[in-house]
Amino acid sequence: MSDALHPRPRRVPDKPTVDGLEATWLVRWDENATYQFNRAATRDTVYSIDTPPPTVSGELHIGHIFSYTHPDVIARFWRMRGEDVFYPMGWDDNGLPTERRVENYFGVRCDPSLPYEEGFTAPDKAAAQKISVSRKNFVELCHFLTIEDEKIFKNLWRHLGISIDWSLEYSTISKLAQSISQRAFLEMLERSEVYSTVAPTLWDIDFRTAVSQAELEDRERPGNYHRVAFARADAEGVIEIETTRPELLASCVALVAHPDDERYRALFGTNVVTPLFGVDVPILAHELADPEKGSGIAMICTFGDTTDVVWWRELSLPTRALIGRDGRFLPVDFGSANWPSRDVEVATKFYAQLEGRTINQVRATVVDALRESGALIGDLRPITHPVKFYEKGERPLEIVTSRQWFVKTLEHRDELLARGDEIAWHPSFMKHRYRSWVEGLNVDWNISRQRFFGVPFPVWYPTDANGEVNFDAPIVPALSALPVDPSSEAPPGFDESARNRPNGFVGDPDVLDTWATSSLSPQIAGRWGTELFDAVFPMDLRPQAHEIIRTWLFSTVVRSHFQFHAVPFTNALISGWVLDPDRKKMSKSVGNVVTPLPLLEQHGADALRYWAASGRPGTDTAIDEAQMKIGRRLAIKMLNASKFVLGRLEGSPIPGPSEITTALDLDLTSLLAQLITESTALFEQYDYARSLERTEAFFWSFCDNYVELVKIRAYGESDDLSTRSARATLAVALSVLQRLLAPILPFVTAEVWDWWHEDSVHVAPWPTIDELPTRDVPEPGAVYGPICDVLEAIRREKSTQKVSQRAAVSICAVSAPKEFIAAIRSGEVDLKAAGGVVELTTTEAGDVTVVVTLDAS
RNA sequence: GGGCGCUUAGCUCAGUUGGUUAGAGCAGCUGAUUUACACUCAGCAGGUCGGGGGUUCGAGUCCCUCAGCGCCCACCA
Repeated sequence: MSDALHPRPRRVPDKPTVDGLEATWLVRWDENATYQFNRAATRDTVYSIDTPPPTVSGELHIGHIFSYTHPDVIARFWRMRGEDVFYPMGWDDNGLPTERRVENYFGVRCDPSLPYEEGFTAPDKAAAQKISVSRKNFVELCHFLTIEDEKIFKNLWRHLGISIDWSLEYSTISKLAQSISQRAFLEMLERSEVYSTVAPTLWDIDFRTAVSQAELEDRERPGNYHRVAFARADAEGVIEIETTRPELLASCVALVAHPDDERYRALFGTNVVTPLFGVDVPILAHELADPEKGSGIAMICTFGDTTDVVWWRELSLPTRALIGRDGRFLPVDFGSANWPSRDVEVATKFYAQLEGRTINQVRATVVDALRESGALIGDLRPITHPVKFYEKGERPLEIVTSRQWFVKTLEHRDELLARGDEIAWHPSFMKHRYRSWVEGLNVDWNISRQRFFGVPFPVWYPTDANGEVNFDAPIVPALSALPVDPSSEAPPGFDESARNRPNGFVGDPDVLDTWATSSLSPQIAGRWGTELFDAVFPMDLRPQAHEIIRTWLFSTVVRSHFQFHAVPFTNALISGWVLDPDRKKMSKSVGNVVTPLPLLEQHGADALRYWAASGRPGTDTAIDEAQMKIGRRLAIKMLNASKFVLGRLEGSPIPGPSEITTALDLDLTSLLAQLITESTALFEQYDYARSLERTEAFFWSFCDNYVELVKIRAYGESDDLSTRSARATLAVALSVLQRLLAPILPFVTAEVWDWWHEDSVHVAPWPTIDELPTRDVPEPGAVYGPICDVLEAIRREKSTQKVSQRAAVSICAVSAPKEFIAAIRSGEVDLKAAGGVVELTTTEAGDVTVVVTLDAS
């Protein structure tokens, strides 16, 4: 223990309080740049964290406190271990959530066909009817609102004492992020890891954009089985199918049954005729047809669900698209080769009632017509079945054919699975979620979104003399020109006047999926292309919630695998959910979302962090104000205990560890060594919760037992050896405990450490056993334990007799084994002082018995 | 349909490779009282460890099985 580590106590307040600590320390940390990353650091000394950039368009909720405390605790640990901790903060502000928030907040909607309006200001209050604005105006509003939202989020993070280096702040819509996102895309294009194609795609008809498999969500919805009869084309009789989507009848391209299904085997290769529309379709065989479902033979439409897409692809069926990008029914030409109706006039006339209508409207009309025609057999059979939704959407997804960019994830599935094994998962079982997701991938990752507030695809396409677009030969910008916006900038070699003209170009109108940019968070935070990146990549830690394993975590692995042939991070720390006090998942629709600021105000940051840190990795944790109160109590206890101990150390230099000579004191330091070793190992394993539990228990025992035992002795003359031993022990124990708790309770530990040190506890060295007297102790606690046992017996007797704990004990008679007696004899002075014992007698015996005789007077 | 996790005191949770009478905090109850702390201190009480079966000298801990809760994944006509 050096003098530098434990200088003389100073400025210990008379009445310490946790109130006001946050305001004080937030300012001091800023002034002293306590958490500043060392830009000169190299990879071998860096501990880097790939902080999750939260979606700022959402509400702040208690989950933010919970899940951001965990990596901060880890960051603080490694910083004290002497690592150069790279702990940036990003905001995920691009994408649909922001657009939706802007639409609702300002009462606007984006219409890309409108011209830009200079000096446009949004109305103060959102009108009932949304105002249409140009794309540029819309994007400006998005920028404006995200900046405001980010201030609110930043305030919470700061208030919580998250030890971020704010000079490393980034946002996913920034020029920097756009450049990196576009560069990464272009490099993938160069390596043929992405491709664009026209394909059936999951489509949200409200947001009018494609979505990816990762953004899908099943929701149980009521539906009906409709039994529909198809007349056989060249024979008598009908084939009955069951469908939940009769509105798609006009898009039917085949019926399908299992190849082994005896009922239909003879029919394979023959045709049936669709009711109402009179189109001949074949009966085909495919393994995916389930004989158990419905009538065992299904109607294939283009497209009712993803199984239809599989059948369509594998059976090489034609495409008869019905549903448009807005969810309304498209025009259809029943006379055409693609739609050969036996009775064009009837089909066309009927379809006229459907064109331009919504799905629900068409369903009602078709069902009525089927019933009238006799093709609808029996009653509808109500069912509840899972329907695919966009996770942020309100109506079921449709499948719409459109041109999209895809990342080739499927053909690299095995490599991606192997990358998952390279990551250390905390807790380890979370790896299963990654594995089952990757194993279940069935389409490539669609990264195009037909939206506005995002990173544009940095490509243009040439047009030929007829104005036809050649999508196979995209024109790309120079990397030095990034970021580019192809919708407002011309490609190299062209003038803006050639836009949308024959022998000219068109800009790609789409933006990248928001995950296609946030999956580059290590590159963005680490400023890919600069020396900084080499110092921080691959990241040491990816902290995140489990529900985004399939999105953020997976997509980051994909990007890193393709770009660097490496994992993007070596550890994944997965946090659980915060549940409401009744252990229900919090959700906006249930209305049980808890906002963090009132709790933060009421209990204090350290208290909320204590609650958060008691939630183990991956474990869902209920909001528990009682737990927050305990955290606050611990912080207050730390203030008072520090004040008391430092009070005992005032007046003369603090003795060093070599002066710890008393048996009890040496034993306490042995226990302390055990605590340090254990706590350090736990932190290294990301088990901050268990470390907290052990340290907390030790701290309370230290206060209630050890400090009580030695408080008299520590008062002695400063040249007395046993006094010096007690003071040295108190000092080293307090120092260690303050530091072990610093990652969890940064405010109160900063305060108490400051009472006797020049530098911040948060850059102080993590405690090691080298600070303690060097001893090899077979059984730590061999002295402290027995002494506490006897002390407890004395306290019990006083409690039973309902007298003050200060009451005197005339005789304390202990009979116990030899070692036990030796232990308490070695601490006799302290035991007598703490217990008010006049006389201690000891007898050797097999069992431990303590007889306490209170002083009758 | 496949997979993962959880089930221990009224509540929230520990219980590390199986080892003596199962732990903590909170709540409850009984007390103490003013030289660190009432946001205190001491003490007491409270559990057949979800059910059943098995392995073992010994099971909260390992195996099988069942049940409940939660979650992830799945081609759900």
